[in-house]
Amino acid sequence: MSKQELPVVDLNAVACCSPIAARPMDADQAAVVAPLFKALGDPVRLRLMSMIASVPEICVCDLTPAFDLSGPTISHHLKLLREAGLVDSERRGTWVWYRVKPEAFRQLGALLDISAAPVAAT
Amino acid sequence: MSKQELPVVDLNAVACCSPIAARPMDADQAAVVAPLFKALGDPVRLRLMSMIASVPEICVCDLTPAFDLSGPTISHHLKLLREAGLVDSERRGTWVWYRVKPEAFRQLGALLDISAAPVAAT
DNA sequence: TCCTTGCCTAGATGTTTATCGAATCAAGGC
DNA sequence: GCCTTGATTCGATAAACATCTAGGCAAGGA
Repeated sequence: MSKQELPVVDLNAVACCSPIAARPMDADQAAVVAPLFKALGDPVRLRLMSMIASVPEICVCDLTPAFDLSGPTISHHLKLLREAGLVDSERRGTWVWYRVKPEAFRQLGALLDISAAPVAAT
Repeated sequence: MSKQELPVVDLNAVACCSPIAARPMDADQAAVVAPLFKALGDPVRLRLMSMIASVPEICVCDLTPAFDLSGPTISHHLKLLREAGLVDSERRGTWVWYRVKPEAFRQLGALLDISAAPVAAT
């Protein structure tokens, strides 16, 4: 399971998109980008993402105890983050380690570049 | 309805938060920030947001025809964007105009600042 | 005053999602 | 080979959500 996930998002397709505020996004772009935001739109996943992004890598065994949730539930949320292309996992021996995928992260930041907006921001 | 919405997000609370990658986000922060991402996590709302952010202001009558959806559905999505604190609306005569709230937008961008990450990005 | 147009609210419905417990798989130690 | 520990998958369930139609309110023109 570590290397190749099945439905992972196409990062090149994401890379194609200009900032949200630069021009009206068409339906195809929106369909590609929205799942990235959706993945971060849950408090549990946002915390997981933050915990993973705050260190070079982290073991699931260190993520799970930070929540009042069952193992399967954490595993489910991690799967969604993987499928969104935001993180990567690798099994090493007994444990599974998670790492952020900086490309996807960068793309999201670029999309929210407000300096691209047509009005100077109040 | 234009000026004061009821459950609008507290932007100061958002402003308090450091980038996702800077340190593990606590549950309270996540509960405040996740709804912002969630609001952008739907393709329709993402396009609406993009259309609104691409111009100084825009009338609902110019938003609705861009979608294959009923008026009430668009209205529903606009309400969610308002409640997330991402946009603002104002009735002027017959029409209702929407505008982006740059503060919220800026906060989201700041949260995704990857330069705060502990690892230099592969 | 009544009608029309623009937008929103209310209520209903089918789908998606967050969560759990049970079962399964993968690695390592006995 | 068998057991233990770590993590995922499976199946079920309750809550949340996207969408629609019907109805209502606000503003402006006849």
